[in-house]
Amino acid sequence: MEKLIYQLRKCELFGEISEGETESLLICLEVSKKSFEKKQIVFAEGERSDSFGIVLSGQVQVKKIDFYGNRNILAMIGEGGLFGETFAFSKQKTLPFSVSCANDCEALFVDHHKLASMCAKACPYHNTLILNMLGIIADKNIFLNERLELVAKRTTKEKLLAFLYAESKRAGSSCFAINLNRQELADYLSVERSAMSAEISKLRNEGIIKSDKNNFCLLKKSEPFGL
Amino acid sequence: MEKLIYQLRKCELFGEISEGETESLLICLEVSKKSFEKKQIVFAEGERSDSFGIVLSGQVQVKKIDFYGNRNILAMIGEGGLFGETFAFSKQKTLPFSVSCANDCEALFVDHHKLASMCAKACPYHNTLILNMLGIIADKNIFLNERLELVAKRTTKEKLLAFLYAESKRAGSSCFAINLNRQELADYLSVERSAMSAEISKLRNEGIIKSDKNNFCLLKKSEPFGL
DNA sequence: AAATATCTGTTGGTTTTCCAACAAAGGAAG
DNA sequence: CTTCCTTTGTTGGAAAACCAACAGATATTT
Repeated sequence: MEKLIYQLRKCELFGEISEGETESLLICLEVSKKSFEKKQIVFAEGERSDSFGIVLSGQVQVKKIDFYGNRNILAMIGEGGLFGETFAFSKQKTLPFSVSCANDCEALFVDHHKLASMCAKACPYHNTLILNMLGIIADKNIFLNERLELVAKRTTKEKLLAFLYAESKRAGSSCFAINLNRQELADYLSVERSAMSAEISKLRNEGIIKSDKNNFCLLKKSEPFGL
Repeated sequence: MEKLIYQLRKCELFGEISEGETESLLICLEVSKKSFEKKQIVFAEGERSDSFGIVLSGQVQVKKIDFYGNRNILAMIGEGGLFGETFAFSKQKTLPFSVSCANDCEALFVDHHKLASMCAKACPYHNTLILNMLGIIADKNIFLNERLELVAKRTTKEKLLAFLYAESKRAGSSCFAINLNRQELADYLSVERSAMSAEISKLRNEGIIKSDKNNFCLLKKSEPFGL
């Protein structure tokens, strides 16, 4: 329990709630913790789930394979992140995507009926919990907007540069490592792997980036890279 | 006021709240109503807004022009729909897109501080209002996921068919009209207009669809059209 | 009604992506 | 170390998208 509370400090859902209060909330919510191995499926597409998950360790990927066989990586969720939470508060209850583990990971599952029914009780933290959830979903909304903007770009080059620029910004440095392999990156950008590899080489030859395996450096920092 | 209450019946935000209660809420929230002409800008990109909008009549479009000059239409919001609401509950406060009118329209503006600060008061409808907002944002989240899936498709044909199929489903009929002109549709699908026009002709010649101006019919209903 | 502006479909030429195949590099397992 | 498997980069041909330009249709203005 100690460890769990510690892990949850990264989770916004329990923001503004003390550790002691969090502990009693967890009991009240009857949460359950599960461990998964790399590549294991947490939620399968089309499944109906009564609970959403919180990543405690490792990283999960939200994926969808479309009719034409193209795999799309919709999001990567790291420690403290939520997945499947949208369906706790929407009418739609079947998952339109699958969630699987990028590496060995642990997740905490919360039944959303419990979370919602808490509203009826006069629980002192309930209000904070709901507002936190609102903030999380709102932020995910913004993330999806940015994601949409990225995928809407017309060429592989534009997508790559926009992605690298965003990663650089996130890392706070012009040099950074990414945690996707080439195929995953292609699926994230919705482009073809080999063409993307070729484009990376081209950008390197043109002196726009430096790259070695999963390490990238953006040169020519003055350029806005489309952002 | 009568009319306003009537118009708001389509708005989920006031779901489960009686008309009388809605009326007092509106006063409490100090909402303001504004009218706009076709093509007029409601929110400009980069703006900081303290309020979100509810479409009372007409339709607004959420757009973004990227670095390369491509216009992307992110969403169309009809009567009863909300726009800019995400920023009421997120840390990010500047709008990453602009909102403009597809035709003459009216919108109601709600200051999100007022909505949030109501939480402090013991207002009887506040809880319902917040949960409604949660549902709306969650649904928008799902919409964005679907949108992402659409834009991630690789070819103009796939995008078109997915779009038409979704519209058909929404209309509840294999024949339906769309409220976007060709350029707008292209911007919505993130493709090039002329290529898209050509693709529409091709689909028509192949007997997959029937189309005349903004009216479309999906033939060959047995095909899943990638969905 | 005439003139003007906007929207739509069509068509070449160019660029880019997609696809399939393969070879080199790296890791994991025996 | 060797073998097997996965990942990555490269390349050439096919397909598709992009772009610009234009003409016919439709809408709007004068």
